[in-house]
Amino acid sequence: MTQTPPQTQTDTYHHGDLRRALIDQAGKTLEQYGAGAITFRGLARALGVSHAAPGHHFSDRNELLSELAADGYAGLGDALAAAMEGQPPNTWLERTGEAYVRFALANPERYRMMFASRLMAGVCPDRLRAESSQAYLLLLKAAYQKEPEADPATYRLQTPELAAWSLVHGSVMLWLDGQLGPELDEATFLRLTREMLSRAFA
Amino acid sequence: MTQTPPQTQTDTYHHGDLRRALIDQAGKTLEQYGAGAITFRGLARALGVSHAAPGHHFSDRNELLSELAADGYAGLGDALAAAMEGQPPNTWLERTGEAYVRFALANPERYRMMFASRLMAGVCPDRLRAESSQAYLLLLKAAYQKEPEADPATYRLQTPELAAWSLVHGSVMLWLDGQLGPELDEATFLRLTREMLSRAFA
DNA sequence: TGCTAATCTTGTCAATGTCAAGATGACCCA
DNA sequence: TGGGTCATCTTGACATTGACAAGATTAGCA
Repeated sequence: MTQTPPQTQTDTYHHGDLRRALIDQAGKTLEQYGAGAITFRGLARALGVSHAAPGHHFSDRNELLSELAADGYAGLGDALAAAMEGQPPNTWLERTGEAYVRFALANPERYRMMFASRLMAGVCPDRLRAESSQAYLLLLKAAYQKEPEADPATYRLQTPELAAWSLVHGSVMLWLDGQLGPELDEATFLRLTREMLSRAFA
Repeated sequence: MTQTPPQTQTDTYHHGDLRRALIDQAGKTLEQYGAGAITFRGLARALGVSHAAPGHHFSDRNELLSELAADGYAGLGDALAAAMEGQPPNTWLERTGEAYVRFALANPERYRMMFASRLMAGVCPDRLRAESSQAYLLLLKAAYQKEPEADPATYRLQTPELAAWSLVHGSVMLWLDGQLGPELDEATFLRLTREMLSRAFA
């Protein structure tokens, strides 16, 4: 797409790439004020466009949130892939586990949204499904220390990868929700998670 | 509380126990249509009272949701206690783990709300804090196969109970969010969870 | 019986998502 | 170069919601 060059946003009737700008602005709002603070009208105000403009790029508020979630899965996938890149396979599980937790702690609201959006959007949008499957494949790769042979749609879930995923996802969610108490600092939490993973797969 | 006897709800100016009725109705709406469908005005319509009546019993929508969450923790606590009642301590972890998962699967939206409400309500209401601490104590009891000695506020989280809690919470959340794929049925999921717990604490 | 406080109603307001109809201008083709 | 077409955006409107204020109703108690 040949777009207009970067410019101040309000000096033209056409915005340039409003869809992208909406997603970016929503991302900022997400981490700063939480998902509940994301509104079509608020985003429109922040970008200097009319209140109904967002509705032309997302059929629904949920569609915008799904896009944020899909971006989250993409970022998580990148982090997981980077953690394994060029490293010996027998360290993949440990490395991806840590990368997973670090991603969640660095993007708490985003992470929460990734796991809240499936049911919010009654039917899961294609891109969200694709990005999350991609990230899931990387988890399988780390758990089995090789490229998964079957495609994720037909893959049958087994105990080991469910345990690994449950451990990191569960501990992260408990942490994000404040269930582990305010006195547990981030460094200690990371250490505990490492210990859990290494003990469970010793 | 001496209340008026059961009666049709709209035949008196005073409802009798509107607060209780609101919580009950919200609970039904919760499991049937999800948390997003709970509105003050909707509940008021369902109970035949004016649209502002709920506002006199809950300062806030979040206060009502917190009450639902607190009820959830109370129910979970009962289920966990019942699972250990009269059983040998070396089976507590396994029994409470299964009871925990069964509770979550039987009350999916309630369970989700229990873990979503802490951050929603900026400051955690007293009753919610109390009920969740109570349930947490039972988890500690099961993990250590004896009554916890310290009070939960000063208790220092250790790897074993974090692992146990993370395993069940994580797998349950993944299941509830549909992340484990539509072809994984409930019975298989329960079996996998049992396997995970027994392997992790063999 | 009458007072007081809890409980509920009516009326209102601002904010939001969503839709419809019209304005604007980017792009393409003759 | 000029005109048409269609995506993009604006304006206007509507129903729904949470929240608040002021007044009506009634329970409970002195």
